[in-house]
Amino acid sequence: MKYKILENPNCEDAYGLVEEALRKKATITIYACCKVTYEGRALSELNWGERIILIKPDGSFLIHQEKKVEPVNWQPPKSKTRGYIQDDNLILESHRRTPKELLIVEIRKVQYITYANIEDFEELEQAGYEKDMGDMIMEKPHMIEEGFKPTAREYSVEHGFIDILGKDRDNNLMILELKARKAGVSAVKQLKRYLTDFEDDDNDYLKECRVQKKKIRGLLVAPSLGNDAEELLEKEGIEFVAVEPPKELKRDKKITLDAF
Amino acid sequence: MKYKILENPNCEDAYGLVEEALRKKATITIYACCKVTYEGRALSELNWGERIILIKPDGSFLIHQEKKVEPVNWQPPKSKTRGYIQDDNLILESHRRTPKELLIVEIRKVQYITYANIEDFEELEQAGYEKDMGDMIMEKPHMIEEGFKPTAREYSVEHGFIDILGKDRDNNLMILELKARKAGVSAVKQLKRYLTDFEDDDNDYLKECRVQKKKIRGLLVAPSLGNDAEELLEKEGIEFVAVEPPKELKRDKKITLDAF
DNA sequence: CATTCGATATCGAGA
DNA sequence: TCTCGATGTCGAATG
Repeated sequence: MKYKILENPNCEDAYGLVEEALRKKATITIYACCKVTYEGRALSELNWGERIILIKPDGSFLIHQEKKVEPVNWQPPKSKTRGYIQDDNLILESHRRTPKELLIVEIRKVQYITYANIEDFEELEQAGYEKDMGDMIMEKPHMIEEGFKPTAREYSVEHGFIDILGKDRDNNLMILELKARKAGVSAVKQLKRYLTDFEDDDNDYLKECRVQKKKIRGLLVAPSLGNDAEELLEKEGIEFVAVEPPKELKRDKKITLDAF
Repeated sequence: MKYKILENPNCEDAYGLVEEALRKKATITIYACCKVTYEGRALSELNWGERIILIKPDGSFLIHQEKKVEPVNWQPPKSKTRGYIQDDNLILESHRRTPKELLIVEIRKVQYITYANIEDFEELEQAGYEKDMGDMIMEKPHMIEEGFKPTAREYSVEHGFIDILGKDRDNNLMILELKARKAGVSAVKQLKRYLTDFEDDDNDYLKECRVQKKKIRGLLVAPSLGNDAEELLEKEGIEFVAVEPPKELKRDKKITLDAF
């Protein structure tokens, strides 16, 4: 990691370091007393105070106060940063075109400014989501019920994509809607829409079902169910199956698999 | 601003600085090669790579990669940070109780670490939101249409809260749904739901309207309208009124008021 | 404490 | 480019 640090620089030296860092596509950190103005999707102003400024090589621009996770002001990736000197203050501007947004930081005093070329080739691995739930159910369909056979995933219908389509032991059609968190009314409604897709349309599945006099079962699969959702669910004749999303990383799976 | 910087510190020195900073409730920045594990609402792992770590005195803990506005991992305010040494690595842990969440950062190599006591007494002033739009319309109802009289704000119905309820010059009921940005299909649907609330329920307003043979008008108030939203809007007989959210800071208002 | 809702939401996927 | 949905959404206001 190549880096540089300047302590208590004057305006010109700080400006020089910023230009150098932008040229080298480095990540910049500035502890400084500044004033911030934003105009774009909204409008904001932050009066003089000490903050931390972070400028990333992808154009992201963050200003952090000493509280909260969220930056007090920011610009998204691909924003263009430029610096200049005005009235012996270092000014940093970050702008983007669509939507038109401009962030202006007036810096009165820089405590210290650093830049570094960061090397990071890793991406975050996560688990505990809807997709993982789907993977798990496809692998172990019996956790829905004995005899359940998934036939399709992300099955396209009028109102969107059905998470998992399948058949039960009696060959009834099953429509599964997955939620990784507590399912609300919206999930029940969505499942209801999928069911109507099969009722309304001249769907191949439906024809087959009519001929065989089979049922179409809607199943909401989630770790838990909201009270309001439960009501609607019963009214609509939709079933609920409690399933926790798997909290296991792919890496872990690999290791498990490698062990064999 | 009191601050301290350590370049290329060994594990013990870095640990010492972290402890000192935590004690002094300073804001810490670390450029380091690290590995991150998170377990809580979800589960994640980030393999070895160079990142920026930001620890704030309110307990917020951020890990930034060289891309994106959002931190790759984080902990919210009030989380507890502690550091220790293990296998000649500096380990930083941040945990909170409800929900139970634990973030572990293993640091193999610190490029530099800084801390500073930041002084910032200012809060962000903002304008250009739905709330500002609502305030403005309550103050100047004629901008919706001549003779419009707002009667209630955040009026509770089955499907949520109606932003503004009122009557037109002919005493017809008006339901206003406000959006500070371009309104999409979802906004039209929401307004539709509010309208059905008045149609379905034995609502006092509805009874009054029936007796007086009045209409119920749905108005979507936003700076602009998406194409798809426009279609649905016409189909549902909902009206659209173009209104920009006021982009004026309270500070400016104060100055205007003080001028009198 | 829990719930609800807005946000300069951000971000990624798909059309 | 735009739209849509998920997010460890965050954060504030409210009950």
